[in-house]
Amino acid sequence: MTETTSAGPSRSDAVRNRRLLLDAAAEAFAECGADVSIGEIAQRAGVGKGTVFRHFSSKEELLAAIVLGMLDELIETATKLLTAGDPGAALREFMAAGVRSFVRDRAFCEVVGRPSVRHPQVREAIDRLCDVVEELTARARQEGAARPDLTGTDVVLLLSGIQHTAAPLLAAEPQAWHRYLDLVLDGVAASTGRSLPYPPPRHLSLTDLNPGER
Amino acid sequence: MTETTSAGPSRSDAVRNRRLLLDAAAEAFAECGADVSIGEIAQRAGVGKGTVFRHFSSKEELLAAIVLGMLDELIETATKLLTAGDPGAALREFMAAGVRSFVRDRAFCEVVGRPSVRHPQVREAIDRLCDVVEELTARARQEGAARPDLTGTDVVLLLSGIQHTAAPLLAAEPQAWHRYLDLVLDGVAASTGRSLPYPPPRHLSLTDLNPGER
DNA sequence: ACGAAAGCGGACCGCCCGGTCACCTTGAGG
DNA sequence: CCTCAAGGTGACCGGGCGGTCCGCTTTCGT
Repeated sequence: MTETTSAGPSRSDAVRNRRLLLDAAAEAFAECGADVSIGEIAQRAGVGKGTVFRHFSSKEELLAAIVLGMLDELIETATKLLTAGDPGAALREFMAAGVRSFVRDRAFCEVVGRPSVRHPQVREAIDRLCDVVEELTARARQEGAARPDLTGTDVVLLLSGIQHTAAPLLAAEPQAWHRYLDLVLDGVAASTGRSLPYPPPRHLSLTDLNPGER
Repeated sequence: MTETTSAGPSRSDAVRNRRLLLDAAAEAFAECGADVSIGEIAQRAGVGKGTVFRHFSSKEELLAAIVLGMLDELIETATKLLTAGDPGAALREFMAAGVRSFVRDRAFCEVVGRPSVRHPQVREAIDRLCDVVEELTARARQEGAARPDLTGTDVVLLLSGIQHTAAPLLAAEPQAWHRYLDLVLDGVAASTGRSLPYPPPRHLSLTDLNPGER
């Protein structure tokens, strides 16, 4: 979607190093979070520090490239689940995949869960994710598998929350997030008459603009 | 509990500066998180950087002093609620107070939600909190106001999760956490027959020791 | 084979951090 | 009022960071 044959370096060693760099950065960011140093990433990739900045103008760009990839994967997962037979099961399956993504990657949590995301492409990707998840949620709502006032943005936000709930247990119980996903899913499907206060905006990226907007 | 008249400096300017320092640090940590610099804190307190280290041997100690205070407040809140008439309402009220604490203080979130808390006194305080919340939860369970497999540690972990769920909305909708607290409370009270997988340990501090322990 | 352009790398820069220290100020007991 | 220890301070240190730059190496079209 972003590029097919146009962008990227042409020399063979450059494309190889770019691949090495992206892989090493993905691994390092996932393990250590967004604060991992460029030096560490370069070392893991087996290249010099200068090479990192030849391929990516700043650390921010490198991080964005990787986070965008993960967001695209999540969007694709959600899109595929739109055509599933059982909307409630589809929503549950998406949320499990989403939490798994958060649990696997510390930097992903930090970027997506950040109050105001800097990089415009990342913001746009999060909005697209919220859109497709809104469809997923709407189908579940219609079937009564999700409470009537639940939005797609709610669901995306909850993914981050579930991961953070289980985070202190991650080292000892890597699968503990299932426990809190199940608990939240009971809240998501709750059929109490009460409706939730403070409805969130449709898109996360609008949250720090004029709140009166639609 | 920790000290009455024994510790602390004796000279009047020293006790005044200590107070100034604690207040400034609490404010700065709350606003900026645990990564705020010592220089910033000293500036807010109107003292020199050296003074900070005269009163607290390291940044870690200063942070721990403040976090300990907040944990003690939460423990006291929970203890008082133990004698309330309605156990279900008491648990809900505690969770609202807990999430409010997390929302108000960035550094508190970071320390309590950290996978392995360094400072032994903080670990011990978190354990005490889990203990008293376990009692609170047990009373709610007995009344059917909480699902039978919910533990006190679960409740404490959920506080952090709820705050992180609402975090991206915090700037635009400071009260948005109520929405997710209500949703989670529906999950907490859910009366589905299914029980949650992966029961957590009683104490968070045991999570990175031998998991076979009791 | 060759030369130029693209790519590589690590020394280097400026910045900011937590923490230290030697020197100066201040306050309380006599 | 005087003394002196307790307390205050900011220059300073070592270290790590993101980012730059220029001399060297590699690739590739011709």
